[in-house]
Amino acid sequence: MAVNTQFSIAVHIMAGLACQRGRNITSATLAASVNTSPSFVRRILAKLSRAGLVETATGKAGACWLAKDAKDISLLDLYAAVDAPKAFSIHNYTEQKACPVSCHIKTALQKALGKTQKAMEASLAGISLAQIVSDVKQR
Amino acid sequence: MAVNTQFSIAVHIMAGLACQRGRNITSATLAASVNTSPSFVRRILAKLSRAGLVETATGKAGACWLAKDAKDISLLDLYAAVDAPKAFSIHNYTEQKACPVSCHIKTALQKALGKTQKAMEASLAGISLAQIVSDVKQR
DNA sequence: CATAACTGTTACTATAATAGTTTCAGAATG
DNA sequence: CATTCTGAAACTATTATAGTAACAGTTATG
Repeated sequence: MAVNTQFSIAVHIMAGLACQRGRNITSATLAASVNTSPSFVRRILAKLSRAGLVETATGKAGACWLAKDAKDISLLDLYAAVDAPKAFSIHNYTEQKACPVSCHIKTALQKALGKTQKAMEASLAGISLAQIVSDVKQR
Repeated sequence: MAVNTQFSIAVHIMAGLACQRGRNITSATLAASVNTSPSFVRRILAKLSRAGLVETATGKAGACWLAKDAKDISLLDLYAAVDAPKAFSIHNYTEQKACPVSCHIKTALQKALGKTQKAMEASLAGISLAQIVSDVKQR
């Protein structure tokens, strides 16, 4: 577990908020469900808040709730919000002038992997938070 | 640079082999192009060899070469060969019995992310090593 | 108005994946 | 039989991430 799991935690959090809509939920409540510390939850929550996906209240009756309807939030929104790393990363190295592959592979890779990244994001865009919630409730 | 770059290095290596087809290439030559150690190249090369994508010769005139035509090798083949990590990983946590989200989000996520992973792999399957090589040569 | 309870943020530690190196046994060529 | 390669194992260093702790700022409430 050293890969980035913030995305899936974000989905978990948002599904929780969607299920409990209306009630005031604290980071501690969410942390219990995700099984991590409230602080970590808040860190992710802050990103979601900056992205306009959740709203929060500070102060004593502090809480958080969805900023929009679950139907109008896609997994791509969450992916972008938590700023998860790209699916692929290109190795960096100093170009060997004598070698055409070494000089040009990077551009070729960027082109190819950009396409793949787009395909992935399109798939994420097609899944709404509402669908996830419905899946969760069906069980 | 702590994310997995083996995939892009594998593409680099394979593009090199495709460009120099026929010549006998050693891990040291490839390492110079990628700008890493021959040993690291061999580690990746070994995976590609196990996957049937390259063939190697041991002994003094040791070398390696493509096992198939570049047209018949897709980026998905390379992706599978180096056993790159999945695009998403799901956080693991102990289920909170009282919380339906905590209990069922994992299955819902697996379903959704499985779809996304498939989309990504389909995109990779559509790009051949030959295309990469052609991109590299065009510059 | 004082207290309690929350958020937002920063700073820190621990862990785990990965890159990269070193080393050596085994194999084939000349 | 010496040279030079692969294959593989063992090791270190680096870095992203998870996770924790601490605290200032904010607000509801008695």
